[in-house]
Parts: sequence; C-alpha cells; structure tokens
Amino acid sequence: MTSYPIKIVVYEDNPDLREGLSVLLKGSMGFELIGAFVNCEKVAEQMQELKPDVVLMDIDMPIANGIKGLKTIKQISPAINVLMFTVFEDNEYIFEAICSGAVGYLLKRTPPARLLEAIYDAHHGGAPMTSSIARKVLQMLPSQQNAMVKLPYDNSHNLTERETEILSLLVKGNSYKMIADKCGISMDTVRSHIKKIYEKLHVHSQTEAVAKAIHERIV
Amino acid sequence: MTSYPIKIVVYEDNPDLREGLSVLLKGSMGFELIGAFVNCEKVAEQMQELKPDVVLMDIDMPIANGIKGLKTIKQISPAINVLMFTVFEDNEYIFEAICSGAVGYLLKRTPPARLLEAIYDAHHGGAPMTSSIARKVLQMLPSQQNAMVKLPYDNSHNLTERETEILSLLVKGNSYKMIADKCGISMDTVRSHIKKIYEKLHVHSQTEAVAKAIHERIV
DNA sequence: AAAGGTATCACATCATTATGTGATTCATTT
DNA sequence: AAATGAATCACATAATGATGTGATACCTTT
Repeated sequence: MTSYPIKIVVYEDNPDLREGLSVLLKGSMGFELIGAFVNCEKVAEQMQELKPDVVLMDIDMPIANGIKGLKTIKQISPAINVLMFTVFEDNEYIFEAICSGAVGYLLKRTPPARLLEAIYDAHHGGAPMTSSIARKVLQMLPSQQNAMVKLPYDNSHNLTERETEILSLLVKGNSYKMIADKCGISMDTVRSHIKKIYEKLHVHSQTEAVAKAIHERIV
Repeated sequence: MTSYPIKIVVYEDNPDLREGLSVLLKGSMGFELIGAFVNCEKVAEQMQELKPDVVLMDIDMPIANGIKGLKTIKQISPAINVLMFTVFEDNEYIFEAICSGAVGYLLKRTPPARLLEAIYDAHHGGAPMTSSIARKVLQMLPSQQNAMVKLPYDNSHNLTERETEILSLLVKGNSYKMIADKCGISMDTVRSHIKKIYEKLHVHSQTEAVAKAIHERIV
C-alpha cells in the first residue's frame, strides 16, 4: 500500500519554484519526483501513465487550474493523495479543495523540511495542513451550538431511565454479567430489562439494539 | 486580543506529566502557567477566576473528564481556546471535541517544541493538530459535490473487503446465518471472518464491534 | 383502594455466539 | 520456489444471549 520511495508529481507554473521543488525532492531520501508540469491540461493522461503516490498541486495556474486538476484526479484515481500548494489562505479555495478530496493544503512559504514531512504524512494517511488552515476547516464543521441543537437524545421510544442506562452499557460492550455487576442487580433482572428494551425498540438482538441506539442517538 | 505572555491552564490527572508541563511552560519565554488541576470538577469557577488564554485539557481524567470540561468552558467563556491533549487518536472523542469547540487536538507524545508552537498557534487563531487527526476531521466534513469524491472510510484497522462487508452486515443486525446466506458462504466461514475482525478491532463481542464500527465510521 | 408502571428476581429451555484447532485453495510478493 | 495473506470450510465445546412464564415490592395516579 505505501510505497518507497514516494512517487511525486508536481503541477506548478512558476519555473523557479518548480525547479526548486525538483532539486529538493531529488536531494531527499525516500522521495522521487516522477513528473513536473506547468498546468493541468493533460492531468488525466499523466496520472494514468505515471501513477504517482502524491501530487503537489498549485492552485493558481493558467489555462487549467489546480482545483480543476484535483477534481479530475479524484475522479479517475481517488487513491492518489493530492496536496494543494498555494500562496494564499483563501477560504473559497480551501473549502472547494477540501470538499473535492484534497488531503492537505500547504502554503508556498512552508519550509522545505516541513514540506517533505507533509508529503510523507499525506502518503501515510495524514492530512497535513497549517494550523490556520485547520482552523478554517473547523469553521466548516457544525458548530458547537448546532451540535448541541442537533444532538438531543431521542426518547421517542419511551425508555425508562434504567433501560436507557442498561442500553448505554450495552453500547459500550458490556455483557449481561458485567451490566449486572455495574448496576448491582442480578443477571435475570438485566435480562428482563433488555427484553423490555427490545420490545420498545422493535429489535431482536443486542446488535440491532446497539446500532439503533447509536444511529438514533438514544444514548 | 492576543496577550503576552500567553496565560495557560492545564487539566491533567497524571502528576508526572502535569509537573513536566509546568516545568516546560515556566522555562519558556512568552508562556505563563497560571493553573494546573487534576480534573474538571471546578472548571467553571477556575475559568472565571483565572481567565486563561489557552487551556490544555486531558481527556481521560477521573470524576470529571475533559470533554465535559471543554463543554463547560465553551459555555461560559467561548473565547478561551481549548486544546485537547490525549494519548489516543480516538475518533469518537475527536468528533465530540471538535464539535464542542476544541481548537486543536494534540497527542501526548508531541515533542515539547511542537507543543509550545501549538499553544502559540491556538492563541493566534490557528487550530493545531497532527496530520492524522486532520485527516479524521476531514472525514467528518460533508462530502457534498460529486458523489465521485468519496472521502475514504476509516480503514486504519486494515480490514479486508470481505471483513468490511461482513462487519457492515453485522451492524445492520444480521445473524451469522443471515450473513452466511447473503454472502453465499458457510456459517463457519462467517465465524472465521468475524474472529479476524475482532482481532483487528481489539474487541470480543458483536456489540463492541458494531459500536466501534459506527463510531469510527468504519462502515 | 385499585390500577398501572417500574424495578426487581427465579427457573427453564433453546438458539446463537465465542473461541480453538486445523486444513485447502488461490493470488501476490519475495 | 517459498512465504504470505485472503477466503473458504469443518468439528468441537463453553459461554452467552433470547424468550417464556411467573412473582414480589414499591411508587404514582386514578
């Protein structure tokens, strides 16, 4: 799954920067630059031919820009990890890039060592980004208020307190015996509670009850 | 808005670690530790009295845990930047912490220099987190846009296709027999797959496996 | 005082799950 | 050619779970 060295393709219209990246990657153990292009016009063919592990993608390029390139790549080979690489912390682009499957977002002023680290991380299942970008990403997430509002416990099934307690212990993976212990009651009582829970939830096994409990936010 | 030095409060039940953080912060220019506590029981009063800029919050503490503490803090003083600080990259907690307004998520094995950097970032509008946590956060984002772009399920447990399939059938409430039917294999084979799944997920019952599968977005 | 719901416990039985050991086939990697 | 891992099946046993039928005690609400 993870290969060594990491095969990298760069899209970057600035010749100096492209050259700089090329030198950096060539001089670094474990990284192999297998292609560097000025824009994304032929990204589809290039991906199919080169099969890189990681793509470093400038956003602001003439003719075919990086967001477009990203989308094309994720369409034809979703497994390739694309790192966006840009001068600006531009919210719009960040949002679009992340939603289109970019795995990270780096600024061009990232020091070389961090850049290599980021490429490594991207290849190994991480999503490298600066903390200020991360903050912007977090702002796209449901806020705490929303979360609060969206997460009331559902008790449309009219479970009693005890039943809810036992259900939540089930969700946490406790056996009947463990529940009996934790609640200080007999296993038979646990049984009878669980029987009642099944009736109320209209299920016939622990598994179903647990799945329903989590999905419907009962516990 | 940004103050100097950065005033920090730590919640951490491990005395060694608490002491270590204390020494680190005292020895670092620009950082001032103004409080360190073993749990979040009195977090409300402490916040009102100390008014820190950044809180470093352990998650797994006895009596009053870090998620609870986080929620209390964001309720009474939303401006305080809370950094979660934990041993585990546990999806459940990450999701809850981020949705509750945590500004970052650090692992305890973060080297001291990075830790200071993270606190600095948190205070200056960033959201420091490791790239692997960032990846998990990305997975929480609505992957609107093309259905093509599917952010990958968490497969950090390295389940095979077949195992994932069977796990998802379990989550839907199927018994071994039903799974055997639907997959066209024998019950014994289902058993052996499930045994393997348990090993990989480090669980010992259907219930635990199902809970983990849902919480960690494995299926 | 009666009725209804909750929480508790017991006994019984059958079904399902968990765990161990072992084996075969196929494809991939070394 | 050998090693590895995935997927398949079999047999066996112990533990756990599902379901049924009662029963007692304690609250509320009627």
